[in-house]
Amino acid sequence: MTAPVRTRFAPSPTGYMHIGGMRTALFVWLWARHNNGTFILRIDDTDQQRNVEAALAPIFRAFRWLGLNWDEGPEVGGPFGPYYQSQRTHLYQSAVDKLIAEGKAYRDYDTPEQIAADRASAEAAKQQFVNIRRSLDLTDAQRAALDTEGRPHVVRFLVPRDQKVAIDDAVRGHVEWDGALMVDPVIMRSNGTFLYNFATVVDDAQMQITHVIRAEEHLTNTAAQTLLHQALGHTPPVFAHIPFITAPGSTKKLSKRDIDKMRTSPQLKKFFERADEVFPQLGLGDSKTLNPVMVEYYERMGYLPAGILNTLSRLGWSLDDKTEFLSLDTVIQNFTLDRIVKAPAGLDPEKLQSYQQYWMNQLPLDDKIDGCLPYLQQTKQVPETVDAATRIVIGQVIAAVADRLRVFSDILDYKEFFVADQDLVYDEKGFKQRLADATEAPGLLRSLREQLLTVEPFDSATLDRLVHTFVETNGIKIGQIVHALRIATTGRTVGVGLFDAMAILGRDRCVSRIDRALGKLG
RNA sequence: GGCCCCAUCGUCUAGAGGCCUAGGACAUCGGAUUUUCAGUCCGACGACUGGGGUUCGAAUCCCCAUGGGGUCACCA
Repeated sequence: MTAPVRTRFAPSPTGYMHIGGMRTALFVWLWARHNNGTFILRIDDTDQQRNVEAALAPIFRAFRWLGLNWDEGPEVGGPFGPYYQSQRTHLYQSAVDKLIAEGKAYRDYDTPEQIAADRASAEAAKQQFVNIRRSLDLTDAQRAALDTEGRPHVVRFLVPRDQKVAIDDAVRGHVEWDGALMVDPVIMRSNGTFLYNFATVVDDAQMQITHVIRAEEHLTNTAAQTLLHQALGHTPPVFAHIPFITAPGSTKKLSKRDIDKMRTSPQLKKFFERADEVFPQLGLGDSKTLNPVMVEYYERMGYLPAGILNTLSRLGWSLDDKTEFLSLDTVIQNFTLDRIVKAPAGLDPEKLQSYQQYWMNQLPLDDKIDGCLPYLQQTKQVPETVDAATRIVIGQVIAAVADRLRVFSDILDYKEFFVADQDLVYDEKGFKQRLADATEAPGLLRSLREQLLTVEPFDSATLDRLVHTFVETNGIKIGQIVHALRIATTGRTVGVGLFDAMAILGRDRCVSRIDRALGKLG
C-alpha cells in the first residue's frame, strides 16, 4: 500500500508566468492527476516586499486558462495551510529550534567579510571552499556576550561531513554527493527570516509531499535538502528533476533576461513581430509588455489551451514513437516519470504552431466564433452585443478563412469583411499593379460589374461559374480579371477564396466597392 | 575552477543488445492541386560526438576523452 501521491508547484510572485515554469507545473500536475493524487500550489514569497497579490494574479490566470486546477493552495485552502510561505514562519522557527537543540544546526557569528576572506584564501590555495566552523567552538558565555554586543548571526545547518548523500532520482537515477565538500547552508538569515532551501523542506514534509518534481537547476540543492529532511526526522520525498527548456536555437536555459536576443532570433522573430501587430490593436501594449516567454502572450494572442498543453507535454516527454497530437486526458492517462527525457529541450515555435493549428482545426465553428468574437469587439469591428445576423456573418467569414485561422487573433487580418465600403483600405502596390497599371483590367471589371448586378443567386458557386464563363466569352485568362476583382472588392491581394469573399460581402457591397475602386482610377 | 547533470536528423523525439540498411513529427527542398495566400497530397534531404572495451552481435552496457549545461548567496 503506497501513500496517495501529493505533488506541489511552488512559484514565487514574479508578476508573470514563465512558459518554462508552466511546463514544469504541467508535469507536476500531470503526475498528481495520473495517480488520482493531490496537486498543491504553494507560494514561495519568503523574501517579499512586493505586492504579492498583483504579482500572483498572472500566475493564477495562467493555471486557470490552461485548466490546471489545484486541490490545495491559495483561494481554495486545504488541510495543510496556510499556503503562503510568508505565513508559515512559525513552522520554520520551531524546526530551526529543534535542529539547534539537537546540535544539528548552529548559530554562526562569522561576518560576511570573514567568510569572503575564507573563500578567497581557499581559492588562492586552489582548495575547494567549505566554511570554517569557528562558531562551533564558542561557549555559551561567549555566545551570550556576542549577543549582548549586538553581533548578528545566521543559523547554519551542520552538514555531516563524514557522509555521502544519495538520492534515487525518478528521472536521473542514482545521484550522490560528498558531504565533505559541502558548505553548511544558511537556513536562517541574520534578520530572522528563512531561506528557500530550508522552508521548502519544512513545507514539503509538513504538506506530506510524496514527489518533488522540479526543474533540473535544483538538483544541486537536493543534497542539502535531503540531509535536512533526514535531520528533521522525515523520509525525503521522491525527487524527479526534469530538464529545463532552452531558448530556441540555444542550449541555454530559456530566460526572460535574454529576451532581447530572442527578439532577433530567426525562430522567435515572427512571434515578436506578430505581437507588435496584434497587441496594440487590443490595447495590450506590444512585444515589450507581452512576449513569448510569458504564458499570457499565448492566451492574449488567441492560442488554444490544447495547443499549448500539447506543445508543453511533448517537450521532454513522449507517449511513443509516433503520437504527436495528444489531448490532456490522453496525457494524464499515459504520463509517467520514466518517460521523461533527460536532456534539455528547446522550445520550437514552428512546432508549437503546428500543434496549435491541429487543435484549432478540431474546433467546431461555433467555438471558433466565440474565440474570435472578443477580438472583433475589442477592435470595434462588431458591436459589444452581437445580433444573430452578425454572428452568422462572422461564422461565414471564419468558415471561409478556414485553416488560415491558426490563432483567434488571426481574425484581425480580415477586416475587409467588417469595414464599411467607403472606409475600405486598398493595398497600394496591389491596386497599382492589378488595376491602375493593368490596361485591360478596368474595362473588364466594368463589364463584369454589369453581370454582377443581375446574377442569381449571389453565392460562391454561381459567381465562380459566372467568372469562368466571362473569361471564356472574352477570350482572356482568368488571371486578368480575378486579381482586379479581388483588389477591388477586398482591397487586398491575398485572402480567402475570392468567390467566398464576394458571396459573404453580398451583391450591393461588391458592386459598391467595385465602383469606388473604378472611381479612384479617375 | 570544484561538484553535479546531459549527449540520436537543423529542432522535438522513438529506440531499454539482434525487429535499426535507425522510426515518427516540425522545419527545409522538390512535385501535384489552385484566382491569391494558406492548406492538402506525394516525394526528397537529413542523425547515433570520438576512442577504447564487454559481447557471436552495441545507438543501446562499461571506461576514458570531447562538447554542452546546471550549480557553487544571509536569491528562489
